[in-house]
Amino acid sequence: MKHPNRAPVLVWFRQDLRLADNPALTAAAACGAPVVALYVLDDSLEWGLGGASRWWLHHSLSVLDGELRRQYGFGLTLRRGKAAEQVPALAAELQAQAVHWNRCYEPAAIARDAGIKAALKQDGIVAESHNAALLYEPWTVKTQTGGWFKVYSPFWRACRALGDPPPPLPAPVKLTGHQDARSDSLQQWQLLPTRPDWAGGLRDSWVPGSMGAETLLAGFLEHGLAGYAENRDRPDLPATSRLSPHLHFGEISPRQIWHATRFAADAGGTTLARHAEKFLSEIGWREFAHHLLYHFPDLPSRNFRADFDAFPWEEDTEALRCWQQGRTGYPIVDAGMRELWHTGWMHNRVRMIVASFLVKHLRQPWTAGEAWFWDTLVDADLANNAASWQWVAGSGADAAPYFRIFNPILQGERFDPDGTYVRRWVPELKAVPARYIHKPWEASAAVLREAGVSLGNSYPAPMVDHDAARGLALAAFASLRDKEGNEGGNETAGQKRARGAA
DNA sequence: TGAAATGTTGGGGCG
DNA sequence: ACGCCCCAACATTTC
Repeated sequence: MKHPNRAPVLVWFRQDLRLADNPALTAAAACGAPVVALYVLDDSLEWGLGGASRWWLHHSLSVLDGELRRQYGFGLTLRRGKAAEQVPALAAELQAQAVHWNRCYEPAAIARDAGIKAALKQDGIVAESHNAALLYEPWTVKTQTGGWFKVYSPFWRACRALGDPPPPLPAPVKLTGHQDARSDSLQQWQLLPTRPDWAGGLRDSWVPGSMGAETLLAGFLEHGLAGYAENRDRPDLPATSRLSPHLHFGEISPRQIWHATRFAADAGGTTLARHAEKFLSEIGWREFAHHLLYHFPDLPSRNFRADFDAFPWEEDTEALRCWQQGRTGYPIVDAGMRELWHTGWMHNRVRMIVASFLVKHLRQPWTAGEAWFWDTLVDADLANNAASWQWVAGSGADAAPYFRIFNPILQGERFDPDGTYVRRWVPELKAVPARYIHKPWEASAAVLREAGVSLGNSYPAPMVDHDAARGLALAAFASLRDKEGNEGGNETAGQKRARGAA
């Protein structure tokens, strides 16, 4: 090698806030040139950070900055503004030789990054992007005929057929900082809530950063993996990994999770294999959501199935508010919504229940739920959020059919059998016997009095009747089918059979 | 990664 | 002994 080039290399951090298994950082380290670790806060994006995400981002950046300083002796360079302006400007200002980043897959990010790459290259600066966030990038997974998958199972089968993802990279051993870059202070970005400070529950629930992620993963693999396939649906048990916010911010990579899970399963013999496969298939759903968003960029705002455009939603801000605040009168729904508000997270099974309730019992547009989740979830992720809401609403690819309506009472009894989860998040029902915990309105006056519950006062009466709401939802769905007429290709299997027999 | 309605079956009570 | 009815229990169909 000749004299090393001393022109700095930029590593532009985005949703990859970690040092290990970070290909952009590794590529920069390989140059041997001084490194600038850049993060740009862009408030102009269409899907800007929600409140809970801002809280997480603050702490995640703070942790990453500390890790950089401890391991390499220099910290993050923080800039605010449009990335399309900030990144090329900083590269020019520092006379950088190269910019490395790890790819994002949101439509706006793809367009933005393509523009930045072109601008940098025009300035004679090397611009290189890497894969750090997905096991299988969307353009690498194709159907037999070269199309893209719209159904999960064959998608994930095809992914698996591509082979195991590469093992995770270690953090670079040595990096030299480039000290000349001016940086904002994290405090001045004001990502944390003040007046009121609603983040107390978040602080109690999470340790943002890669260490927090590794602790969760290790704990999950040791205690949660055995039994995961069954217990994952139980919000009353600590049975899930809770890695979703760490994954979203890239504090841990799916490759790291994949290989750690495989290692744990191999060490535990064949009994763990089934559970490991189930857990990895949940990572697969994340991959699938990114795949859908990449190939259908309007996923966050438009029905994947266009026939849903005619759906007769009953927009009602008061009903939406009841749902948001966890006072629908259905204990499992209210428990979920309050867990979300308090911790910035909700158990997956309960997400399905509350989402079904909003879209079907209350007939609010799925985009209203999507927006609320976006603002309140610490794991808010454009692809996962949009794909999941469309899945529940029935408007999505490979979606639950619209007539599949969760019964919040039965779901509660099945997955929170003792009411432990409800009692935790709806303390006013703490003393209600298990028999009535998911349907307090069926308890006698004496039982309610004994439990200190006054329906309609200390806890709301059900805002809708389940049977009636179900009927209205089905009627709304039927109206869609009527509008379509008979020429549509959407007749049910039953109708097909009836027609064939006639 | 549903729930409810409807259909079927088979055991047991009873006239 | 026999047929009839009831009704769980389970299966299938429909929403």
